[in-house]
Amino acid sequence: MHGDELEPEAHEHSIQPNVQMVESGICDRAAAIFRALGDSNRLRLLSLLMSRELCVSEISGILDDNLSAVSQRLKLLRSERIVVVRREGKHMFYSLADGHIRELIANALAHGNEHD
Amino acid sequence: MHGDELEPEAHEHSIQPNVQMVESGICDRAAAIFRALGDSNRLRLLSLLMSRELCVSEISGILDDNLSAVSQRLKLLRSERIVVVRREGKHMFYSLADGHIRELIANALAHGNEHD
DNA sequence: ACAACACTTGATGAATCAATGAATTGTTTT
DNA sequence: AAAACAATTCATTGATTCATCAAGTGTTGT
Repeated sequence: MHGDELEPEAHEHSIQPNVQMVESGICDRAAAIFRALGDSNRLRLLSLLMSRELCVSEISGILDDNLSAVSQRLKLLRSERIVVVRREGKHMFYSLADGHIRELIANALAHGNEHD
Repeated sequence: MHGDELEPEAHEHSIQPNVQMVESGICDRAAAIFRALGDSNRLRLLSLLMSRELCVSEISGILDDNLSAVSQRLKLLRSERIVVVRREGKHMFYSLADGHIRELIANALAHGNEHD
């Protein structure tokens, strides 16, 4: 055998060719969004908001979960600007922040659906 | 003022109309993928694989990070079937598992790019 | 003003996650 | 077979995350 013809001088740990570096801040921001979406309870909650805006007690009722827990999840999602909130009297109505987020969730649910 | 005309009898915590429930298992799976993508180091790694397949030491070299750490991240990503691996001699070449994942990452990086 | 309702915040503890370095496995080269 | 190289696994430790429940804020109705 005559050595590795894989990628000429590809293992020098020098600057790699043909590899596009993504700016670090962008990865950080994108990862933060994924992290916020990466929890079953939060994602279940968000999947409800795919239908329409809902107030906290509605969500709590539908998911049959602690109202405080729901509120905390919403707070986290708000901090990542995944949901937005609107007050109407005593009620706080939450909805998905934008189409981008909506698409991301739809895409992931579709993927989770077809695979296994 | 004459009470809330928001949504007639919307706060009875009964079965909510107009809200589509997503199957629990699908949310779990989708959340697991998001969780795996929800880490800056892993996402940076994956952003490299957007360009082309790479072996562990290449990735470690480009990211200037501990080889063991890179290998562990890849193991996790493999366990979620986000990346696939192929052996070639001493080298293990990693690449993105499918177009769905690729799209998800591209989408998120685009979002992270335009916003703030 | 006071009670009731809708929600948020704070504090605590349990569980999960991730970085590190040492030891190990697998492959190729000599 | 031994040395060199590529990558993985293991164990430890520190950090982060999540649920729970009590206490607090803001709004409305009487």
